[in-house]
Amino acid sequence: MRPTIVWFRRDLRLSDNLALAEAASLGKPVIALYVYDTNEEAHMGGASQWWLHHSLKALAKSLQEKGLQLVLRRGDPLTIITQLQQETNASHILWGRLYSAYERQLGEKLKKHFSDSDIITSSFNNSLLFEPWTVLKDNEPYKVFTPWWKKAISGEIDFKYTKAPSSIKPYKNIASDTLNEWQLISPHWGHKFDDQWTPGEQGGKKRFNFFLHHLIENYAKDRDLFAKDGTSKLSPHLHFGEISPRYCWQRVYDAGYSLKNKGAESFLRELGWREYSYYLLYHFPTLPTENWRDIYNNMPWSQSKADLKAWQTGQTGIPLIDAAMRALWATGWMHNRLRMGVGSFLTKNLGHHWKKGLAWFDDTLVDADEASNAAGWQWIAGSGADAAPYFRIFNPTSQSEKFDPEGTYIKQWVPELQHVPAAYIHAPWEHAEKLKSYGVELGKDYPHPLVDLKRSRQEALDRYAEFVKKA
DNA sequence: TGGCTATTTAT
DNA sequence: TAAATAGCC
Repeated sequence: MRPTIVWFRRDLRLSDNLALAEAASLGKPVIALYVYDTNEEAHMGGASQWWLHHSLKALAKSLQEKGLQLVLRRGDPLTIITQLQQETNASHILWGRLYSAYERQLGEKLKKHFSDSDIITSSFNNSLLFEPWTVLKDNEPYKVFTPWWKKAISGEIDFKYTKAPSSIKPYKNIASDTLNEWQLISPHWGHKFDDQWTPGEQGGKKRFNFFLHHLIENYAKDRDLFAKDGTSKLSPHLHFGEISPRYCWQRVYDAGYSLKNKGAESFLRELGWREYSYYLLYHFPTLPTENWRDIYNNMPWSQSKADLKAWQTGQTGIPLIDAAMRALWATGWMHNRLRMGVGSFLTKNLGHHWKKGLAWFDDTLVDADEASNAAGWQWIAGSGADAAPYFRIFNPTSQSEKFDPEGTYIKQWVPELQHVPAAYIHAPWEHAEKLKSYGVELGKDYPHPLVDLKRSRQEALDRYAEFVKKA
């Protein structure tokens, strides 16, 4: 019997995987394929590659339990899928729907390639709640989150997720690479995440259950407190498709919550922000590379390599910024509010182009996501889809005082300051003399601030205002 | 999903 | 006189 090829991409799971469910329902032997895309994934950052390695390992294991082999191939996806189809005479090629310009192109090419044959190619929505083309205003995409969100959730919401297929007919053994030969894990620092995360569908569900039972109730407040484990931390699981947003949504409702609960609403809204990033990427395919608002196209940006390095390594002399950047390097993850904070600092106070920040996040985040990363950086740089544009500039000192009042988070990641009292820790440069009695000499034990916050803020406002005026 | 500052309002 | 609000960037 002719087999079905299921091409896994960012849907590395068995349940709520519509492509896999469809394959199982056809009753034909199934080939589970993962292609390491050398056009694209070779540029993935080390943290994401680490995650991908473990996620594939977990997927292979889950498939194994169903008697299926995960076929690993490396190269250009279209070439590989075409070859595999010829090798096996497959009758169906099914995959999770793709939303970036490159991915959509892959899907279209694949469909076109087989359009004159009897081979059925079909894509499924495995990663979003809403299809981006279904939520429009006067046939145009929404340009601001809140009206889009209101519209999106105003319709009928039926996010039932599908259970993992109970039985899938396996196809006979076919040649596969081994995961180890792909060498996704850097020998130098690749194991630093081993004890911090559990990639894979089971790890994602476990974290979700923890979130649902312990965190969702107070999520609206706790998610901003940096020292607390108050966020869902589901971003890498969602990015690699180890759990789906539909699954999250339905489980929240099954547990008796809804958009009417504060914590649940806040969480579902965050799923909404992820969703809106994909929405923007779909409607504006150049989002990762071009200013969404083009009025800033000719703005001059800082070329200071030293400033960029200080930001990347957490040596700016602004405790909250340094804590966040060091935490990112050590854990592969950062709070959303801190992503906004360090992004605001880099693009506004230091005057660096958002692409510099985006590139660093791509390199270091375990959840590095083309849609969320691009939408987020453009949003904070003021060139993105936002009702309030350039003048949204975060003050790291007041953010620190508001959301880490005791300085616990700062002390965790900036141990130089561990004996400094809360009153001085948020803006140590204002208390240089007093710090000495707590073992900190500025410029020696901890850097002087890279910039004056007030002045660099004003300079950013002036810089941006000039280009708004010109437009 | 900001912040600053002047102004008004509640004690 | 502190807290809430408005208007601006």
